[in-house]
Amino acid sequence: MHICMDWKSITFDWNRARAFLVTAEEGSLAAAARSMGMTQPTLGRQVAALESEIGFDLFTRRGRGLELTPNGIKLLEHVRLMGDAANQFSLSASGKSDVIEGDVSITASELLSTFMLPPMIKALRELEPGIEIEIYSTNEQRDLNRREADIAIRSVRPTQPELIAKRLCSVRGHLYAAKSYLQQLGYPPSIAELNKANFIDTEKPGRLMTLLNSQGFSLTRQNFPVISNSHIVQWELVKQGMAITATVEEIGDNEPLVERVVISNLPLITIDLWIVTHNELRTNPRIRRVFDFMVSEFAGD
Amino acid sequence: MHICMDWKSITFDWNRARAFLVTAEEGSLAAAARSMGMTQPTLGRQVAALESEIGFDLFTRRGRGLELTPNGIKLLEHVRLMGDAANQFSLSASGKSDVIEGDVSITASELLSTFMLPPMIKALRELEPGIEIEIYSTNEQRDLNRREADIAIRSVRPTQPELIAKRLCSVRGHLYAAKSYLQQLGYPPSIAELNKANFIDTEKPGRLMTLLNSQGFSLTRQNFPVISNSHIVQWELVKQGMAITATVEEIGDNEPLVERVVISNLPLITIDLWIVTHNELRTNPRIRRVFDFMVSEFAGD
DNA sequence: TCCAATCCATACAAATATGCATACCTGAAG
DNA sequence: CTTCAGGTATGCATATTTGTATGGATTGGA
Repeated sequence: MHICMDWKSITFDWNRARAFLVTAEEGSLAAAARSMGMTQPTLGRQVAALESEIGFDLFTRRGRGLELTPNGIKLLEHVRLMGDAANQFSLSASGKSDVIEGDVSITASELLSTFMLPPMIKALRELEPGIEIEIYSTNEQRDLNRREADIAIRSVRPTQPELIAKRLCSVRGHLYAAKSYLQQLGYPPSIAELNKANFIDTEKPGRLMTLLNSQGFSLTRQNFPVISNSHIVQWELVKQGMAITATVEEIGDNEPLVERVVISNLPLITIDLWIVTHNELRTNPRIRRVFDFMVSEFAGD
Repeated sequence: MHICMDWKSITFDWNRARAFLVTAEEGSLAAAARSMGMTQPTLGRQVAALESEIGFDLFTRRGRGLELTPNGIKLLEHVRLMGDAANQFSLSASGKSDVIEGDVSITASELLSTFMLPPMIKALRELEPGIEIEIYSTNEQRDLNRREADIAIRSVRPTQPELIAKRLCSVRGHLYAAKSYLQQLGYPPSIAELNKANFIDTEKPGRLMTLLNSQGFSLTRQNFPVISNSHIVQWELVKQGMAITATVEEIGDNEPLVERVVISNLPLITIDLWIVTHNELRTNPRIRRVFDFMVSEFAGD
């Protein structure tokens, strides 16, 4: 501790540094403004004020967006560190609040978000009306460290040590097809008939092809005439008898238009579901409440 | 890089975190306000707003000052990291400015500040009227990492790798006393007579006593009846014939009221002077200008 | 016990920052 | 060449923040 501590270097406007950080990361003032819930002129003036304060430009103004100057690139490293610390501050702070009201955001795959979460959230809201839930439905893995969500439900156990994960349950997956499509193929279809069928995955040489071929199929890219990044779209296509796909029992068995394509006594695949949250959120009562509730709901399956 | 980056945890008001940091470090809103050049109500409201935002108290209000809550202590770690990053940002930023106008702050010991810097600064200002100089006269070592000064002149080489140091010159130190006092002791005084004289240092069992005893003196605490933390005060006492002290030739030889107390042909002590600045400031043109000027001035001695 | 010093909270005026509407610029596509 | 989409800069009314002045509270010492 200093006798007379001097704060010359940190008495600049930290919000201007924040504006610089987000603008640099987002690539334009307008995009930064959108993602922060502010307006473009505000951010523009904050960045301009910072540039004026430090005496040189951080961006070169171009018709389309901004471009970092070499100096801006150097300084960006430092505001990134500020941002990381701010992030940790925010995470830690919300873990120490003892109110059980407020937002909790959950991210899960499209299928989980669409078919499994809604009834659970409904039950939770009846128990805890003070907790508001935000569902990020996405097949991308969101970054809990950046607090893009408070809770994630994933099919892989995260490796980062700052995240805590709990295994929810195992779900069994099978091949499903519309009844109409099965009758078209031959009922029940033989492996030879299935090898001529259409399948759906997110990519052409996808994981489903590899999996099925390891189970005795001999599929090629020709068997995947339609792909979609959205599992919901995939499922709609399956329901309409356009193709076959793999999905979990909880979804496939509850859809009267489709039925299992049985190729063996065993499930095609078994997936472990994990619920994940940030270490710092462990002590946040409302996130804890949602976390524990989700664990108990899935355990009931 | 994320597809859709989310800034939920970063969009809080960073200036409130800054207010929290400085208030916690300084111990009170009033002290924090003083050291930041703001007012106490402003900081009080910023801290209160932050507490309201995160939902719990950071400080317990007490009659005299504030006291961190346990939660506040935890969160302080994170805002400290923000502050460190802000500090680095600021240092790096001023290193990249290419204007040669503005403030440069120099810290040096009281004696150097008083007797050696003024003529040098005068010469510098004539060459570079755009550069304004701020002299921190203190015997404490200021923290260049926190930018309590841009340039320091010290008698020890700093060890931190992020600082750059250059040896200015060696200065020779001798014992000096007022002529009147020497006549009182006996002229020239013998070692036995000097052993009964009064000396001045900053502490009672100080370094000067150790040094002189290693050179044949036999002094005790009784020989240091007056101490002062200020070398200026010490020097005034010496000039008025109250005691003997050690100082450098440049000061002692230029003062007609005093003369050297010669105890050997060699100087009593030889001190290396170093000029130090922060790595990041190496490329700041105006600080560079002052740095180089000081080097050349001292080399002329 | 009283006083002085120090600090925090609040009312109100002034200064500052923000948002909205809009003009302007640039690059890509028809 | 024109249009259009996406972005940046600016004027102006409004909101918010800040500083000043002041009152209230607590501590430490005469």
